[in-house]
Amino acid sequence: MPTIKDVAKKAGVSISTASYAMNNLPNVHPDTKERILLAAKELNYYPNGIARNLKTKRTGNIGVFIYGFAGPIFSDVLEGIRQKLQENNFNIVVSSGKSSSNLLKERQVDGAIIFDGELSDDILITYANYGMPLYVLDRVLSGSNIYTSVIDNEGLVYHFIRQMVQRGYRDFAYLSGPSDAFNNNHRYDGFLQALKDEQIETHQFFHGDFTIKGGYQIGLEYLKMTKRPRFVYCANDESAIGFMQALRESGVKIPEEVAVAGFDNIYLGEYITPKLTTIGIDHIEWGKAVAQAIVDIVTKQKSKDVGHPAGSVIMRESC
Amino acid sequence: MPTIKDVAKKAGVSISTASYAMNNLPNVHPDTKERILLAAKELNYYPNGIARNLKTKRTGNIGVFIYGFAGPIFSDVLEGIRQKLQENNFNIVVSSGKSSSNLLKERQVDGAIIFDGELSDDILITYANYGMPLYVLDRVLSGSNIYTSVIDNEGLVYHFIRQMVQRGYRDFAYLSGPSDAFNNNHRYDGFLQALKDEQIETHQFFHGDFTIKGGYQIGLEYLKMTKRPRFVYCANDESAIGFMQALRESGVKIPEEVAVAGFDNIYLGEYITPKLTTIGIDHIEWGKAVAQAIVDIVTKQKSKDVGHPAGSVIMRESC
DNA sequence: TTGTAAGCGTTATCAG
DNA sequence: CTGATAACGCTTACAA
Repeated sequence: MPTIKDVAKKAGVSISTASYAMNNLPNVHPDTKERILLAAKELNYYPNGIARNLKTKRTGNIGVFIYGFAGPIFSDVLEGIRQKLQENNFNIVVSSGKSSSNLLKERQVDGAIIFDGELSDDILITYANYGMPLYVLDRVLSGSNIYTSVIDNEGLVYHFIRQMVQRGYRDFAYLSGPSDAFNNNHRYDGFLQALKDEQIETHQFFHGDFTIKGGYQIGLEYLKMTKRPRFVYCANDESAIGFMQALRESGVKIPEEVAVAGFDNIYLGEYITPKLTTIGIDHIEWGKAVAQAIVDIVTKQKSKDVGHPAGSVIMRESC
Repeated sequence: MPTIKDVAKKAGVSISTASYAMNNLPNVHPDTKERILLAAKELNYYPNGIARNLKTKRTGNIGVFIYGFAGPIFSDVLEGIRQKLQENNFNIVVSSGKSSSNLLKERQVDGAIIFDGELSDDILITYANYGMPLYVLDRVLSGSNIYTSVIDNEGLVYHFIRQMVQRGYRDFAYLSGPSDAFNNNHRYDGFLQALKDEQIETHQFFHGDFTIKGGYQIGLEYLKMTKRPRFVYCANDESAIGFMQALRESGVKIPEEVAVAGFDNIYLGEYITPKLTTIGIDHIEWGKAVAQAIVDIVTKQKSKDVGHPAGSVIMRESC
């Protein structure tokens, strides 16, 4: 594999001149520059990134560290990030599990976007302190070099539930996610606040786990109840889909007998019957905004606040 | 950010001894080793990967280059790859678009798994020639350092269609994907061969594009036909789902009036009505096998052939 | 405009 | 068992 040394030799110049030419520095004579570029092309030369990175202390990589590859929600965020990083000539490096912390510790990235609860606050704070800018999307965390943008779970659910009360629903249940999940807890807060502000004093509570299977189990429980709530708000779409599946199998009519809604606007929601009403985030735009922000931090040390990503209610058939 | 120099100084040893100790080389005295490790811990030292990579000419990263992040099929393959790489102490680095070729050219990976038609044969062959082992999953390509594992599209579809003929279907249509797509063409070959071997001489053909929307359009066309085929085999699940949606909206009964099947076993297929019969690949195992193979190539220069990934018919309700 | 040489943070060779 | 020192491939003062 050719190195800059080979190019320099072939063009009959020193290594530094070759370097200047290939980095388009203005100080090199057009003729020599041409000779060097030609030699590089003939040798099919491409600079060794590792060596360049060591010298410049920049990698041109932005890490995107996610919890796993299975989740359907991330793909659009990733796509938005990819587009924006590409526009800015940064590489996107998506990783998960132990690799994520390795890449961080080994400084193989110039900054990272975090969407992975498995990466502890501690490790994030440590490396941010060493000068690695981090954008955290799955929790609120502060410290030098740490930036946060999270979904406005509370506000979005709050407004949605109040809207549903306006429509006449008063008998609600909340189908929760894991009790230690950031998103779940804030959605529940919004739910509670809405009921409170509407002077609705009671509601039922189901303890779910964010999965379709979990939602299905709760659907079965629901079917056994004598006093069934009229509106079941689910902490995410997957729970809602599992829940609805159980009801559908027993012939319970949605939304005539029970109204259901979720959160996330996953792909699936549009293809089940009845189509799921949900709250959706503009994931592509969110990804783009966060990517642009971290690029600005890396290149200009200037951060602009991303704030909450835009979200809206997607009214379909389930309520 | 501390370097090995700081550790050495703090422990009162030379840089090389510090390096030996931290790499667990057997030649260093237990006491000094302990002192060094302690100093490293106190300084919160972690080796700079870039520098190590430059010296050792190994990065410990395996690239996984995919076409985009939106596709639902890849996630399980990625998860399988992730698990296996982690077991072997390699980092997974997923990328897409321009970043992929950058990471390859800059030698930021020790090898790569390719699932991205946008990466041309040319560039793959060039870097494989420079010693970068590549596992290609989306086409058949040969050359030194290039390995291939593709779905047995032809065989799987062939057997499925013959099975359907045994069930009594004789009037088939093929709803295709893009005519330049590797998977589509091989699936069509299998389809044709099955009809031929069953002495069925005619079939209809719809020109689709692998998307739900495209399938839906063809569903509309289908509804206008006077002589409707009894079995529509779709080149992938998304087409099948779009196709079925159009029929459902017009009240056409599946499978009573038309039987439908697809390929890929996407998540969605299990949640639509009727549930989609399809052909599925064991993506997790495929990912694991390919990851293990490329690790073996990188570490032992020894390649074991992965062959085709396992696939099977998933009989559900649509035929 | 070009070349010399130092240095990025490691590992590895060799001598002590 | 430990320490100088060269080297990996590049960028960048500084000198010529």
